[in-house]
Amino acid sequence: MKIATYNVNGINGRLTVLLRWLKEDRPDIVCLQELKTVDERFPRKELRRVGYEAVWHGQKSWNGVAILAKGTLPLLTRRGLPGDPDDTHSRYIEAVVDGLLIGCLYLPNGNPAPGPKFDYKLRWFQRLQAYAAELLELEVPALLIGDYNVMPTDLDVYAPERWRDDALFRPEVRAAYAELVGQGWVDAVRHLYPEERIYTFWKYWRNSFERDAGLRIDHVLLSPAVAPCLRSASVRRRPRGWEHTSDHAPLMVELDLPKAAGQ
DNA sequence: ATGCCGGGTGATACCCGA
Repeated sequence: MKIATYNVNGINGRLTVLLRWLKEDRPDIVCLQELKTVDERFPRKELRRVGYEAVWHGQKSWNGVAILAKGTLPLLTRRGLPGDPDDTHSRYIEAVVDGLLIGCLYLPNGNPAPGPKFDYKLRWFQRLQAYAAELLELEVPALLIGDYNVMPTDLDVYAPERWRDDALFRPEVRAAYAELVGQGWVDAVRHLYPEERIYTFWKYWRNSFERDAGLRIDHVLLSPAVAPCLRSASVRRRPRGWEHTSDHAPLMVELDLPKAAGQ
């Protein structure tokens, strides 16, 4: 079972890239972020043509998340993160696929910090922590996957000193991520590669990708019920080198699930 | 070593992302 997360940076503008990558890697489940489109313009037909069913939560111009599943319709369990009825951003969608509870999230960027956007980011993180704790209590195989907009440690930044005051790296945000993981979640990439520099994002300018001046901000967190099934994790760097591509690369994990999972 | 690049909106300059 291959599960991936990919911040596409505009699903319609990057559809060629997305479809090409889906054909190459054939993930079973995909969490997408930054759709940047209203629900009506989600490319359902084009995805179906290459074998994927989908649920999505769009928004005009910004944000937007979706879950794709190969050959099966994800069973939608939630649209929007609980805890604030006034939150209008489309940043969370959740579905069950093959007995796995998949939470797909796009955590706020939070810049500039300090400021109202940074406050929103911290509040959103608190809501995520509260909800993640509820998921753990269910003791089901669950995954919280997406663009967290957090580099958890110095190892996750090409030049930590330059990012100290950034909203993606401030101590409050790293502490929030550590606290979330501390609930009992397993950061798939760090678990398998405790000391390697692994990035999922590179800026468009200054040849960041070619210089490998990147950040690790996309993460796959596994609940204790599914963590023992983790077999591999890898950043799919190839699509990042294509024309008109996203500034993120897909991150993919492979699970070796027992046949009885979810039944 | 900085939104320097890049998309969306809607019409041209600003908002947003990281």
